[in-house]
Amino acid sequence: MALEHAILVSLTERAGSGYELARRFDRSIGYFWPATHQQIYRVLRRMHDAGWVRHTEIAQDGRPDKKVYRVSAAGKAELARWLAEPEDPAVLRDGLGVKLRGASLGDPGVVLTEVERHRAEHAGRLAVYRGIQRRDFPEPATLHGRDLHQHLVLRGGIRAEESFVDWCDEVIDALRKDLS
Amino acid sequence: MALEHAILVSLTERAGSGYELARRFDRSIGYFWPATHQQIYRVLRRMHDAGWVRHTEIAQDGRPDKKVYRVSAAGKAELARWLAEPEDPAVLRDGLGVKLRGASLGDPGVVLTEVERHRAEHAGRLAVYRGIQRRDFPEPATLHGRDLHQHLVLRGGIRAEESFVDWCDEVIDALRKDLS
DNA sequence: AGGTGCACTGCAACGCGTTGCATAGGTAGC
DNA sequence: GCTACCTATGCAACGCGTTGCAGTGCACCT
Repeated sequence: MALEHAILVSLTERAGSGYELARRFDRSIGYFWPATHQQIYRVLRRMHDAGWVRHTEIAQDGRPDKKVYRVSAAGKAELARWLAEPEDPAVLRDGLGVKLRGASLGDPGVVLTEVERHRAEHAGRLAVYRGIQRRDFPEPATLHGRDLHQHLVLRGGIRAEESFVDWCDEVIDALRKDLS
Repeated sequence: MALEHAILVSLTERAGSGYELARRFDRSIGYFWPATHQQIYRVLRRMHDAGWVRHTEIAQDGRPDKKVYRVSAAGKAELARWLAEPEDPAVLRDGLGVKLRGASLGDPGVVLTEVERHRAEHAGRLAVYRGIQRRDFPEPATLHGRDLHQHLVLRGGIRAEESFVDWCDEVIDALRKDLS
């Protein structure tokens, strides 16, 4: 998996400029593959050199010109190739786990506060995802094709955040009991 | 969060060589912060230069010499400092989500197979974690301090893998229905 | 009049993570 | 006897991700 392919997916759905792509990554697709505008500009250039995308310069008044990118036939072929290729399952990677594991080497009370903070952050994300679900997928049972796939991805985000929040609650509860 | 701190936690629990650390990262702590021996050797050197660890060379017969590392006072101070510092909540990052989102741009049947493969991988990890739980923490209710923290981290891994497997089942079910 | 924020592109530098390779003796299986 | 894997350390190179910075012009608030 590379950022290239996430961009190809997003650009195939809708053409757009680097800036617009960065905004999209801040919402939807970036919930599962975050990227900054720097990465996106750099990769778009590379993809252009490889012939996977084409751009048309669009002059705007009151705003800087923008380059709207579109996926070429070669880009579509590359996307199909990548989709058929096996992908390495992702690994967990969360510094909070390391902190918790080392809690007794510092102040466990501070680590407890930290877990509470993370819980709040993840609960916030969960609320955002649920909001999107209510707004964009009010009737999940009727979905097919692309809409179904998008909804399933969102479901993945919801499940991951739910389970993280539940874990935080378990940790908070256990740490409080241990500290008292 | 940096690899330095994960190593400090591991080395404080028990001194060890770079190679031994790499083995530990393959098990326990690496389930939440993976690292290869290359990273570990490189970072150990940096930590040594910074005075966070000291090593003693140990000659062995039939085997290469090894350097056993120990955390210095400065290293313990750095660990305490980092533990008290707030940590950015981790973000989800899984190429499978991108693939699912783009499934209709390729062959959705192949993506379904891919989800089944990932499910098997995560179910395997889950089984490993549950095995560790049964073996090392048969009576979770009695735990305190360091053991409690370790068990809670393991619980996090179990919850994450459980929820991922459940999500895969939801996706597999939905994709099958949509394809038939 | 000044500050902040948004839209839009981009460069430069650094560090983390990955991959391939090298060395070297010991053990185990075919 | 050959292959393969384990212990043990390390170099070199590449690419991805992050951070800081730069420039331009409009809109909005104070």
